[in-house]
Formats: sequence, structure tokens, C-alpha cells
Amino acid sequence: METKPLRETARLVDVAKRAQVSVATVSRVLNSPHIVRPDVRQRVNEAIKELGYLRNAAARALRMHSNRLFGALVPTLNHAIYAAMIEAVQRRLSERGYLLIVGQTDFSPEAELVHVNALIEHGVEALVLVGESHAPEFYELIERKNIPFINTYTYQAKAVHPCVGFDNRRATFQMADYLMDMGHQNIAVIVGICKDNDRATQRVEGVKQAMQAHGLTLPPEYIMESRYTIESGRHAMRRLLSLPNPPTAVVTGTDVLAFGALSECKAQGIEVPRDLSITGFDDMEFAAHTEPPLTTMQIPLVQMGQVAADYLLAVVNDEPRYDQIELETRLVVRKTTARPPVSKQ
Amino acid sequence: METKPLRETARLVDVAKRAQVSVATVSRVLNSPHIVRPDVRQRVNEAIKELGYLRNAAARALRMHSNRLFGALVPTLNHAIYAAMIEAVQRRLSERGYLLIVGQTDFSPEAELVHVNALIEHGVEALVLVGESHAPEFYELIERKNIPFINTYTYQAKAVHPCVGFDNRRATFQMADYLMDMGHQNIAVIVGICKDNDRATQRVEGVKQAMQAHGLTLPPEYIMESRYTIESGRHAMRRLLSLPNPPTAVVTGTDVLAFGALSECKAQGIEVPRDLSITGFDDMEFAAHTEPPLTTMQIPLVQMGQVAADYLLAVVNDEPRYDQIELETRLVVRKTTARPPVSKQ
DNA sequence: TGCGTTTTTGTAACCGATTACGCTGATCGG
DNA sequence: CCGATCAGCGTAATCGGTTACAAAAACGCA
Repeated sequence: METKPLRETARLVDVAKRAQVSVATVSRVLNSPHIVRPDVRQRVNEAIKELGYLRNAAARALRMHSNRLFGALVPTLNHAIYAAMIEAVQRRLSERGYLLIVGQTDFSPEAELVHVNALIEHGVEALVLVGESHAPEFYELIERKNIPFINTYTYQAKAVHPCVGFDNRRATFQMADYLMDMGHQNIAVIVGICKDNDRATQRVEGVKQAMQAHGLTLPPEYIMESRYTIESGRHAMRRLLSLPNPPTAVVTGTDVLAFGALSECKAQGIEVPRDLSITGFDDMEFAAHTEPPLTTMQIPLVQMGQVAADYLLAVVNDEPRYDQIELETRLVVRKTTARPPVSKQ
Repeated sequence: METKPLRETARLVDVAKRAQVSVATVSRVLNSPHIVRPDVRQRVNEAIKELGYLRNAAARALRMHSNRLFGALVPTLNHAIYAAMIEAVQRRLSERGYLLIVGQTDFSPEAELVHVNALIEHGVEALVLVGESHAPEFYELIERKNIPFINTYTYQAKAVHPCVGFDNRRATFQMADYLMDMGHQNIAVIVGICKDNDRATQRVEGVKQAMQAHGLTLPPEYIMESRYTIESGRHAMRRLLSLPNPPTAVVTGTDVLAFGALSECKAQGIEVPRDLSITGFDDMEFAAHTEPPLTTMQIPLVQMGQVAADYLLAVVNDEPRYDQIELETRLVVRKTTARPPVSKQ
């Protein structure tokens, strides 16, 4: 019935004392139970339970040089696509007993560089990144520190860095192709801000190249860069509609922008797809429920997160893996696309 | 021109050696530069830069019992409301040099309990939680370990635990009140799964109590619990519409469910708000752009995240603060609500 | 210059877990 | 019955910072 000195947190020695064994034995019970005699093991486990002992990860990390901790740097969690991917990463990691620190870069390479220092100091063993354009110092740093990483939302067969995703350029190429096959010749794009954003840049590039392949060109006034909000999408659409020669089709860089574009059309009495075709990108949940339902490009968000997590787990555990992983996108044709109006053909 | 032994990570001693000072001095340059002579300080800083030295947070944490690391446990990041709050928390913390580990509980107290152990082992200094219903062992654990925490999305003046948010019950009470004032007597609710979810439970309760205050009752078949997806919202709406005596108004627990309900009405040719009124909850970005624009309850998501972060920072830094913080909600009346159809009044 | 004060710097103990290494005692063959 | 072998356990060094305490340097003033 003796009362313990009542440190609020029990340490390994406390458990050892209570179980009448050495600290080494307790540690062994925790890390490789099979090498400890069953009766002793049970005594130790009881002591652990009684004291409510929890490992001190800092001490463990100091000794082991490993933390069971990964990091992720995304532009923001406020966009469903990034949040959904992080959710998948986190879920997979937690199945394997790893934790995830999340940092937000706001699409800024400088912010990314600042954040990654903090992450490294905290001993993250691996990093999930978005896109492939990072500051040179950034790559230099994580490579010097030997921290495994993977770029998501991007795929290139001969990328120099590990990546998982899809070819953004090819995806919008396909989208533009589909529109041109229906007869569209005046195709505009509404995408995110391209500066420091390789995905947005490549998506514009895809449309541009597809049009060139058909002997068409994408005029500069048809390229609208805007923030990822419905309101910005509306605004961009408004400007496109006010052009002397407005497009007959608009390829957007994300469903959110498409949603905004749709709203603006509705407000101006422009009927989609009769008067104008609009395509999205991502196939978020709401895309199937817009009015009319949105034609868009489905991307494997959850799978991308899982694969990214699996890849990094494979690296830190020295298992075999592929460094460049391509995932499938799929054109989902719904009701916002049709042949251009006859007068414009 | 001697080449260094080239450990990939420089330690404090390496910096000390290069700057020809002791480790204590280097540590002081890092933690309280002003007490070091400027010329020495500069020498040290140069050495730090030259070696690309980064602190080892594990060693630091072991010695200091503090990590500059917070944790957050949310049901999922796949819902914009949680993601938006976490984004705000993360942003605020990173301004103050703290990092955030995020865990997802899937609305399960058991999962929450498992996750929190891992977080504590990793030395989180404080926790952001969602809602106030957590397992008793959960509260017991974090209180025994003396880890500051705050419950978000909930407010009660005499709550026993720190909280920041709003009174969910009162919010839907107000919403139902507003509908009844317009003449509605048959009000249904579509909310999330109430089990282990105090917010959903209280939102139903709010409608129930408001109706009682008007001498009305909320029949059980008018209460639809569903997952937080558009599809589930549609499905719930479908079931409500198939009732022998369908409601004239539907209060939903989140805008996403309202969106689904709206879709179903459109599909069935039911005109909102002429035939049926629908209200949302959250005032997410798309709410202003649905067809028709959604009447909803605005909640201060970002502010909630900021306040939660500030509260915890205040606690760990021993600054004064309030333990129960109420934030304002605001009824945003748009176009999905109107007087009930005359025949039904 | 010499002495007391103040400022700056260095030495070494410490945080808590892991594990190399060595010791103990049990088991077994001869 | 003895020595070899080995499973099981304990001792103590170690990881990389922080900081109490002590020592040294710099400073002020007579």
C-alpha cells in the first residue's frame, strides 16, 4: 500500500523497479518481447499498465536516430484535393505506426524552405511533397540530409526525383483533344496561378500543345490565371465572356473553378453546354451534382496518398520499390460539354 | 583546406569546434544570443551556416521536456470544415514556431484513444480536439499527463473543459425558430450520425426544443442521420419526400447535406423554396453559389482555429486566458427558405 | 596598478531509452 | 559429475542538446 512518489510520467526505470527487473529487460519487453521469459514479460507488462507508462519518443529518437515520424508539405489544407491526399497519407501511416506532421507552404517555395528546416529538426524521416518545382536549396538540403521524399501530383517517366501521380500536361491535352474532336476551335483555360506551380503550368501547356497539334493556337487572352475559389472562377469566366470573341469551350484547372464558371454562365443566362462547354479537373464529389453535372478529369487522389506513403515506408525500411509511379486519370464525360453552337463552328 | 569527416548531420560539438568555442556557447547563441559577445556570436553563426547545422529536436526535447509540437485530433481531414480549422491552427502555430501533428479519429472515441497515446509519446505539448464527447479514459489520460487541450466546435458557459466554439443546440434552435416564424410546422432534420458526435446530437436537440417551445413536436421519422456526403444527403431527402406526410422544411446539419437535399429536390422536380425550404449549416464557400443560394448558418471556422491555437499557446506559456470562449454564429438568409406552400399551412 | 564587480565562457551532469557486452545459471552430452 | 553451450538478464555507455556552477576575462575605479 505504499504510495508512489507520483511523477506524472513514469519512466522506464520506474517500470523496471516495480517489475523488479532491469531497464534493459523492460526495453526488451517493449521492442522484442520474444526474447524475454514469459513470466517476466507478464510482470513487466503489468507494471507498464499499472503505471500507465508511455514511451518517451524523444529519448528513443535520440538513441535510435529514428522517430516514426513523417512530414508533409502541401500548399494548403483548405483545398479539398490536398486535404484528401493528406488524409490518405495519414491513414496509411497510422496503420504502420507512423505519425505525420503537416506544414502549409501557400504555394511559396520560400515558405516551403523555412518549413522544411523545422521538420528536419524535429526528425522527420521522410517527406511527402506536392509538385516537382521546389527551390534548388530545398532539394540540396533534403538530399544532403538524406531524407527520402516523394513528389506527388506529378509524373514523368524520366523524372530525376521520385514521384507519384499523373502527367498533368497529357491530362489537359486529352481534355482539349476531346473538345476539338467535338468541333471546338476556340478553347480558353482557367487555371491556378502558374508561378511556382508546375501542375498549373503543365495543364496550360497541355491545352496549348493539343491545339497546336490541331493547327490551332491558344491566344494569351484566353489564358486566365486565378486563385482557387469559386468567386475567382466566376470572375475569370466573366472576363472571358466579355471578350470580343469569346471561347466556345473552357478548360478549367480544377472543379472549383469550373463551378465558378458555371455559376457565372447561369447568372448571365448562358446555357451550358448548348452555348458553351466547360470542363473541370479532379472529379470532386460535387462535380456529379452540379447543374448540369460536370464533365471533368478524374484523378486518383486517395490512391496517390496511399502510394506516396507506401513508397516512403518502403524506402525507410529498405524494401524494393519503384521511384516513378504513374497513376491513371480518367475523362468523365457528363453534361457540361457538347458540340459548339452552329453559328460559331 | 582539410576535408571534414563528413557526418551527414553536424552536431553542436562540430559547430563548437569549428567556431573554437564550447558547446555551451553555441547553445547560447541559439537560444539567447544577447548574452554572447557579438564577435563570438558572429563566429558561431558562421560556423552554423557553413556546416548547415540544424538542431536535433529529440535531444532538445529530452533535456527541455518540451518540443514545440502540438497535436490535433479531428474526425477526418476530408471534410472541409475540419480541414479549414486545422489549416488555421497550423498557420497560427507556425507563426509562433510550433509544429502540428494531425491525427484522424473517424468519429470513433476508440480510435481517438489509440491516437492520443502515440501523440503523447511523441511529446506533444498540447492538443486541439473536436467536440466535447471523448472517452472517459481519454480525459483521464490527458489530465493525468497534464497536457493542455481545448475542445473546438462547442461552447457551453459552464463546460468543465476548455472549449471554443458556439452552442450547437442554440444555433439550430434559432434556425428552426426562423422557419416556424415563417409558418412552417412540419420541419425535418438531416444530420450526421449522432452516436459519439455531440455536435450532431445537439443540433437535432436544438430543433426539437425550438419546436416544443412552439407547441410542436419533431416526429422520429423526420430525423435522418446520414454520413457527410452529398449522396447521403440526397438519399435522406428522398426518404423524407417519400413519407406519407413529407415536411415543408428541412434543417440540415451541414451544407454538404443541404447540397445533396437540393439536388434530390431538383431531380424530383420539387421547387425550392416554393414547395420546400432547406437550410444548411457552416456557410461553406459553395453555399452562396448553389441553385438557389443556400440559407445557412455561418460559423467562424478560421477564427475558431486561431483562438484554439492562441489558447493553447497561452497555456503552455503560462499567460492569462479564458477557458470557455464563445464565438458568434450568424444566420445567413439566402434563397432556399420561404413561407410553406399555402395548401400545407 | 590592484582589487572588487560584472560579464562572458567553459566543464560536466543530466534528460530517458537502447543495446553491446558480460555475467549467471540451466541444460546436456560424455 | 564436469565443462561447454546458451538463453536470459543486468550494467553501463551512448545519443545530442541544455544549463547549473565555476572559472576566467573584462571592466571600473581609486
